Amino acid sequence: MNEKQIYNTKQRRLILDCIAELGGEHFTAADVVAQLSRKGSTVGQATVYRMIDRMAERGELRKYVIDGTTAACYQLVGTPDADCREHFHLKCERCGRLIHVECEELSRIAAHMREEHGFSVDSSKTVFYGICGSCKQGK
Amino acid sequence: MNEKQIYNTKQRRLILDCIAELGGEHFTAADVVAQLSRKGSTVGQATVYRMIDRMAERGELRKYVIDGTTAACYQLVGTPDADCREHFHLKCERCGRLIHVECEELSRIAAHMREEHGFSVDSSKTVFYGICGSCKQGK
DNA sequence: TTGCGTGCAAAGGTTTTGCATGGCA
DNA sequence: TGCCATGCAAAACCTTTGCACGCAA
Repeated sequence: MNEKQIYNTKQRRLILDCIAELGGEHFTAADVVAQLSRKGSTVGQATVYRMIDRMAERGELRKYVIDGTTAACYQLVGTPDADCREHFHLKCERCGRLIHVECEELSRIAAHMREEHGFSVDSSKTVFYGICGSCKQGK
Repeated sequence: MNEKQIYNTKQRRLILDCIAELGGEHFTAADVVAQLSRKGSTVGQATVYRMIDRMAERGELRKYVIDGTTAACYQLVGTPDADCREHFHLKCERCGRLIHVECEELSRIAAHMREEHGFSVDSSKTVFYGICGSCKQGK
Protein backbone atom coordinates (compact mmCIF):
# COMPACT_ATOMS: atom_id res chain seq x y z
CA MET A 1 0.00 0.00 0.00
CA ASN A 2 0.99 3.57 -0.31
CA GLU A 3 -0.62 4.57 2.98
CA LYS A 4 2.02 5.77 5.31
CA GLN A 5 1.97 4.59 8.85
CA ILE A 6 0.58 7.02 11.40
CA TYR A 7 2.40 7.54 14.65
CA ASN A 8 0.48 8.27 17.80
CA THR A 9 2.37 11.27 19.11
CA LYS A 10 1.55 13.66 21.89
CA GLN A 11 0.80 16.46 19.45
CA ARG A 12 -1.49 14.24 17.47
CA ARG A 13 -3.53 13.47 20.57
CA LEU A 14 -3.67 17.12 21.53
CA ILE A 15 -4.94 18.14 18.13
CA LEU A 16 -7.48 15.34 17.96
CA ASP A 17 -8.80 16.26 21.42
CA CYS A 18 -9.07 19.86 20.43
CA ILE A 19 -11.02 19.04 17.29
CA ALA A 20 -13.22 16.62 19.16
CA GLU A 21 -14.12 19.31 21.68
CA LEU A 22 -15.44 21.44 18.87
CA GLY A 23 -17.83 18.56 18.19
CA GLY A 24 -18.94 19.29 14.61
CA GLU A 25 -18.43 23.04 14.68
CA HIS A 26 -16.38 24.57 11.96
CA PHE A 27 -12.88 25.84 12.64
CA THR A 28 -9.77 27.07 10.92
CA ALA A 29 -6.20 25.95 11.32
CA ALA A 30 -5.53 29.13 13.27
CA ASP A 31 -8.39 28.29 15.65
CA VAL A 32 -6.73 25.04 16.56
CA VAL A 33 -3.37 26.65 17.16
CA ALA A 34 -4.98 29.35 19.30
CA GLN A 35 -7.06 26.97 21.35
CA LEU A 36 -4.08 24.75 22.04
CA SER A 37 -1.89 27.58 23.19
CA ARG A 38 -4.74 28.84 25.36
CA LYS A 39 -4.46 25.58 27.23
CA GLY A 40 -0.74 25.93 27.53
CA SER A 41 0.04 23.34 24.90
CA THR A 42 2.21 24.70 22.16
CA VAL A 43 2.01 22.92 18.85
CA GLY A 44 3.68 24.30 15.74
CA GLN A 45 1.33 25.57 13.10
CA ALA A 46 3.08 23.49 10.49
CA THR A 47 2.16 20.41 12.47
CA VAL A 48 -1.46 21.49 12.68
CA TYR A 49 -1.60 22.12 8.95
CA ARG A 50 0.02 18.81 8.15
CA MET A 51 -2.37 16.95 10.40
CA ILE A 52 -5.62 18.50 9.25
CA ASP A 53 -4.53 18.22 5.65
CA ARG A 54 -4.08 14.54 6.09
CA MET A 55 -7.35 14.17 7.96
CA ALA A 56 -9.14 15.98 5.15
CA GLU A 57 -7.55 13.66 2.60
CA ARG A 58 -8.65 10.66 4.57
CA GLY A 59 -12.17 12.01 4.74
CA GLU A 60 -12.13 12.56 8.48
CA LEU A 61 -12.52 16.28 8.08
CA ARG A 62 -14.49 18.19 5.50
CA LYS A 63 -12.74 21.18 4.03
CA TYR A 64 -14.56 24.34 2.99
CA VAL A 65 -12.91 26.87 0.75
CA ILE A 66 -14.44 30.29 0.94
CA ASP A 67 -12.14 32.52 -1.00
CA GLY A 68 -8.52 33.26 -1.46
CA THR A 69 -8.26 35.78 1.35
CA THR A 70 -10.14 33.84 3.99
CA ALA A 71 -8.73 30.92 5.89
CA ALA A 72 -10.11 27.53 4.94
CA CYS A 73 -12.77 26.07 7.24
CA TYR A 74 -12.75 22.51 8.47
CA GLN A 75 -15.40 20.41 10.12
CA LEU A 76 -15.27 17.05 11.79
CA VAL A 77 -17.07 14.31 9.95
CA GLY A 78 -18.79 12.04 12.44
CA THR A 79 -18.76 8.82 10.52
CA PRO A 80 -17.72 8.85 6.91
CA ASP A 81 -21.07 7.60 5.70
CA ALA A 82 -23.53 8.38 8.48
CA ASP A 83 -23.73 12.10 8.10
CA CYS A 84 -25.48 13.98 5.37
CA ARG A 85 -25.19 17.12 7.38
CA GLU A 86 -23.45 19.09 4.73
CA HIS A 87 -23.88 22.77 5.05
CA PHE A 88 -23.66 25.82 2.88
CA HIS A 89 -22.04 29.16 3.38
CA LEU A 90 -23.44 32.63 2.97
CA LYS A 91 -20.97 35.45 2.62
CA CYS A 92 -22.13 38.99 3.25
CA GLU A 93 -20.59 41.32 0.74
CA ARG A 94 -21.02 44.30 2.99
CA CYS A 95 -19.69 43.23 6.36
CA GLY A 96 -17.73 40.25 5.12
CA ARG A 97 -19.29 37.95 7.69
CA LEU A 98 -19.45 34.27 6.89
CA ILE A 99 -22.69 32.55 7.86
CA HIS A 100 -23.01 28.80 8.12
CA VAL A 101 -26.37 27.34 7.25
CA GLU A 102 -27.60 23.87 7.82
CA CYS A 103 -31.15 23.66 6.61
CA GLU A 104 -33.59 21.13 5.27
CA GLU A 105 -34.50 23.35 2.35
CA LEU A 106 -30.89 23.89 1.41
CA SER A 107 -30.07 20.24 1.66
CA ARG A 108 -32.73 19.66 -0.93
CA ILE A 109 -30.97 21.91 -3.38
CA ALA A 110 -28.27 19.32 -3.90
CA ALA A 111 -30.85 16.63 -4.52
CA HIS A 112 -32.77 18.82 -6.93
CA MET A 113 -29.66 19.72 -8.88
CA ARG A 114 -28.71 16.10 -9.18
CA GLU A 115 -32.13 14.85 -10.20
CA GLU A 116 -33.33 17.64 -12.44
CA HIS A 117 -30.11 19.03 -13.80
CA GLY A 118 -27.71 16.11 -13.48
CA PHE A 119 -25.29 18.26 -11.56
CA SER A 120 -23.57 17.14 -8.37
CA VAL A 121 -23.08 20.18 -6.21
CA ASP A 122 -19.92 20.37 -4.17
CA SER A 123 -21.11 22.18 -1.08
CA SER A 124 -17.60 22.59 0.23
CA LYS A 125 -16.80 25.09 -2.48
CA THR A 126 -20.15 26.70 -3.07
CA VAL A 127 -20.73 30.04 -1.42
CA PHE A 128 -23.82 32.22 -1.67
CA TYR A 129 -23.01 35.89 -1.98
CA GLY A 130 -25.40 38.59 -0.88
CA ILE A 131 -26.36 40.92 1.96
CA CYS A 132 -27.06 39.66 5.46
CA GLY A 133 -29.99 40.69 7.62
CA SER A 134 -28.05 42.97 9.96
CA CYS A 135 -26.53 44.92 7.12
CA LYS A 136 -29.87 45.28 5.40
CA GLN A 137 -31.48 46.80 8.49
CA GLY A 138 -28.49 48.80 9.60
CA LYS A 139 -28.25 50.31 6.17
CA MET B 1 -25.39 57.87 -3.56
CA ASN B 2 -22.27 56.16 -2.44
CA GLU B 3 -21.21 55.22 -5.94
CA LYS B 4 -17.92 56.86 -6.64
CA GLN B 5 -17.33 58.50 -9.94
CA ILE B 6 -15.24 56.52 -12.39
CA TYR B 7 -12.52 58.25 -14.31
CA ASN B 8 -11.71 57.20 -17.83
CA THR B 9 -7.96 56.85 -17.62
CA LYS B 10 -5.48 55.35 -20.06
CA GLN B 11 -4.91 52.36 -17.82
CA ARG B 12 -8.60 51.77 -17.51
CA ARG B 13 -8.98 51.62 -21.27
CA LEU B 14 -6.01 49.31 -21.60
CA ILE B 15 -7.41 46.91 -19.06
CA LEU B 16 -10.90 46.97 -20.53
CA ASP B 17 -9.50 46.30 -24.02
CA CYS B 18 -7.46 43.45 -22.69
CA ILE B 19 -10.46 41.86 -21.00
CA ALA B 20 -12.62 42.42 -24.05
CA GLU B 21 -10.11 40.60 -26.22
CA LEU B 22 -10.48 37.56 -24.05
CA GLY B 23 -14.14 37.70 -24.92
CA GLY B 24 -15.71 35.57 -22.23
CA GLU B 25 -12.72 33.37 -21.48
CA HIS B 26 -11.60 33.25 -17.89
CA PHE B 27 -8.47 34.89 -16.70
CA THR B 28 -6.59 35.78 -13.55
CA ALA B 29 -5.28 39.11 -12.41
CA ALA B 30 -1.79 37.95 -13.32
CA ASP B 31 -2.97 37.11 -16.85
CA VAL B 32 -4.04 40.67 -17.39
CA VAL B 33 -0.79 42.07 -16.11
CA ALA B 34 1.19 39.67 -18.29
CA GLN B 35 -0.81 40.31 -21.43
CA LEU B 36 -0.51 44.05 -21.00
CA SER B 37 3.21 43.99 -20.56
CA ARG B 38 3.49 41.69 -23.56
CA LYS B 39 2.05 44.54 -25.58
CA GLY B 40 4.46 46.97 -24.07
CA SER B 41 1.93 48.61 -21.81
CA THR B 42 2.96 48.53 -18.20
CA VAL B 43 0.17 48.73 -15.67
CA GLY B 44 0.79 48.21 -11.99
CA GLN B 45 -0.70 45.06 -10.57
CA ALA B 46 -2.33 47.05 -7.80
CA THR B 47 -4.24 48.95 -10.45
CA VAL B 48 -5.35 45.76 -12.12
CA TYR B 49 -6.55 44.31 -8.85
CA ARG B 50 -8.39 47.47 -7.93
CA MET B 51 -10.10 47.62 -11.29
CA ILE B 52 -11.24 44.01 -11.55
CA ASP B 53 -12.38 44.09 -7.95
CA ARG B 54 -14.61 46.97 -8.72
CA MET B 55 -15.88 45.39 -11.90
CA ALA B 56 -16.76 42.26 -10.00
CA GLU B 57 -18.60 44.33 -7.40
CA ARG B 58 -20.57 46.06 -10.10
CA GLY B 59 -21.46 42.71 -11.65
CA GLU B 60 -19.45 43.30 -14.82
CA LEU B 61 -17.15 40.42 -14.07
CA ARG B 62 -17.95 37.15 -12.41
CA LYS B 63 -15.41 35.88 -9.91
CA TYR B 64 -14.52 32.22 -9.47
CA VAL B 65 -12.63 30.97 -6.48
CA ILE B 66 -10.99 27.61 -6.85
CA ASP B 67 -9.09 27.42 -3.62
CA GLY B 68 -7.03 29.50 -1.29
CA THR B 69 -3.68 28.83 -2.90
CA THR B 70 -4.74 29.35 -6.51
CA ALA B 71 -5.33 32.69 -8.09
CA ALA B 72 -8.96 33.73 -8.48
CA CYS B 73 -10.50 33.49 -11.96
CA TYR B 74 -12.59 36.21 -13.54
CA GLN B 75 -14.86 36.18 -16.54
CA LEU B 76 -16.58 38.92 -18.46
CA VAL B 77 -20.35 39.03 -18.03
CA GLY B 78 -22.32 39.71 -21.19
CA THR B 79 -24.83 42.30 -20.12
CA PRO B 80 -24.75 43.42 -16.53
CA ASP B 81 -28.43 43.88 -15.96
CA ALA B 82 -30.09 41.87 -18.70
CA ASP B 83 -31.77 38.92 -17.04
CA CYS B 84 -29.24 37.42 -14.71
CA ARG B 85 -31.83 37.87 -12.03
CA GLU B 86 -33.11 34.71 -10.38
CA HIS B 87 -30.78 32.78 -12.60
CA PHE B 88 -27.94 30.74 -11.19
CA HIS B 89 -24.68 29.44 -12.50
CA LEU B 90 -23.21 25.98 -12.18
CA LYS B 91 -19.53 25.55 -12.78
CA CYS B 92 -18.19 22.12 -13.58
CA GLU B 93 -14.90 21.60 -11.84
CA ARG B 94 -13.84 18.94 -14.27
CA CYS B 95 -14.58 20.33 -17.73
CA GLY B 96 -14.80 23.94 -16.67
CA ARG B 97 -18.11 24.46 -18.41
CA LEU B 98 -20.42 27.14 -17.07
CA ILE B 99 -24.07 26.18 -17.04
CA HIS B 100 -26.87 28.68 -16.71
CA VAL B 101 -29.93 27.50 -14.88
CA GLU B 102 -33.29 29.14 -14.66
CA CYS B 103 -35.60 27.00 -12.66
CA GLU B 104 -38.67 27.36 -10.49
CA GLU B 105 -37.04 25.43 -7.69
CA LEU B 106 -33.90 27.48 -7.80
CA SER B 107 -35.80 30.72 -7.87
CA ARG B 108 -37.31 29.66 -4.62
CA ILE B 109 -33.93 29.45 -3.00
CA ALA B 110 -33.62 33.21 -2.99
CA ALA B 111 -37.05 33.58 -1.41
CA HIS B 112 -36.24 30.96 1.19
CA MET B 113 -32.96 32.59 2.11
CA ARG B 114 -34.63 35.93 2.48
CA GLU B 115 -37.56 34.71 4.53
CA GLU B 116 -35.93 32.10 6.71
CA HIS B 117 -32.41 33.36 7.01
CA GLY B 118 -32.79 37.09 6.36
CA PHE B 119 -30.18 36.90 3.65
CA SER B 120 -30.59 38.48 0.21
CA VAL B 121 -28.78 36.30 -2.27
CA ASP B 122 -27.12 37.99 -5.18
CA SER B 123 -27.64 35.35 -7.83
CA SER B 124 -25.37 37.00 -10.36
CA LYS B 125 -22.39 36.50 -8.09
CA THR B 126 -23.24 33.11 -6.68
CA VAL B 127 -21.75 30.11 -8.40
CA PHE B 128 -22.42 26.47 -7.60
CA TYR B 129 -19.34 24.30 -7.95
CA GLY B 130 -19.58 20.62 -8.72
CA ILE B 131 -19.51 17.99 -11.45
CA CYS B 132 -21.82 18.14 -14.47
CA GLY B 133 -23.78 15.23 -15.91
CA SER B 134 -21.58 14.64 -18.94
CA CYS B 135 -18.45 14.46 -16.88
CA LYS B 136 -20.06 12.12 -14.39
CA GLN B 137 -21.02 9.67 -17.13
CA GLY B 138 -17.89 10.06 -19.18
CA LYS B 139 -15.77 9.34 -16.14
C1' DT C 1 17.20 1.14 14.11
C1' DT C 2 13.93 2.97 10.90
C1' DG C 3 11.42 6.46 9.22
C1' DC C 4 7.58 9.26 10.56
C1' DG C 5 6.59 13.53 13.25
C1' DT C 6 7.82 18.04 14.88
C1' DG C 7 9.42 22.85 15.33
C1' DC C 8 11.27 26.79 13.67
C1' DA C 9 11.88 29.94 10.41
C1' DA C 10 11.80 31.06 5.81
C1' DA C 11 9.74 30.81 1.50
C1' DG C 12 5.67 30.66 -1.42
C1' DG C 13 1.89 32.82 -3.74
C1' DT C 14 -1.98 35.96 -4.09
C1' DT C 15 -4.04 40.08 -2.74
C1' DT C 16 -4.16 44.49 -0.14
C1' DT C 17 -2.51 48.87 1.53
C1' DG C 18 0.18 53.37 2.47
C1' DC C 19 1.64 57.21 0.48
C1' DA C 20 3.19 60.49 -2.71
C1' DT C 21 2.42 61.66 -7.36
C1' DG C 22 -0.23 62.21 -11.58
C1' DG C 23 -4.38 62.89 -14.29
C1' DC C 24 -9.47 63.34 -15.32
C1' DA C 25 -13.45 66.29 -15.14
C1' DT D 1 -9.58 72.87 -8.06
C1' DG D 2 -11.15 68.50 -6.10
C1' DC D 3 -11.30 64.00 -6.36
C1' DC D 4 -10.10 59.82 -8.19
C1' DA D 5 -6.45 56.81 -10.12
C1' DT D 6 -1.84 55.07 -10.31
C1' DG D 7 2.73 53.04 -9.09
C1' DC D 8 5.86 51.26 -6.27
C1' DA D 9 7.13 48.73 -2.62
C1' DA D 10 6.02 46.88 1.49
C1' DA D 11 2.80 44.54 4.19
C1' DA D 12 -0.66 41.19 5.12
C1' DC D 13 -2.46 36.80 4.72
C1' DC D 14 -2.80 31.86 4.64
C1' DT D 15 -0.24 27.92 3.61
C1' DT D 16 3.77 25.12 2.36
C1' DT D 17 8.52 23.62 2.69
C1' DG D 18 13.58 22.66 4.14
C1' DC D 19 16.18 20.87 7.48
C1' DA D 20 17.85 19.15 11.75
C1' DC D 21 16.32 16.91 15.64
C1' DG D 22 13.12 14.03 18.44
C1' DC D 23 10.37 10.21 19.18
C1' DA D 24 7.12 6.08 18.24
C1' DA D 25 7.27 1.38 16.94
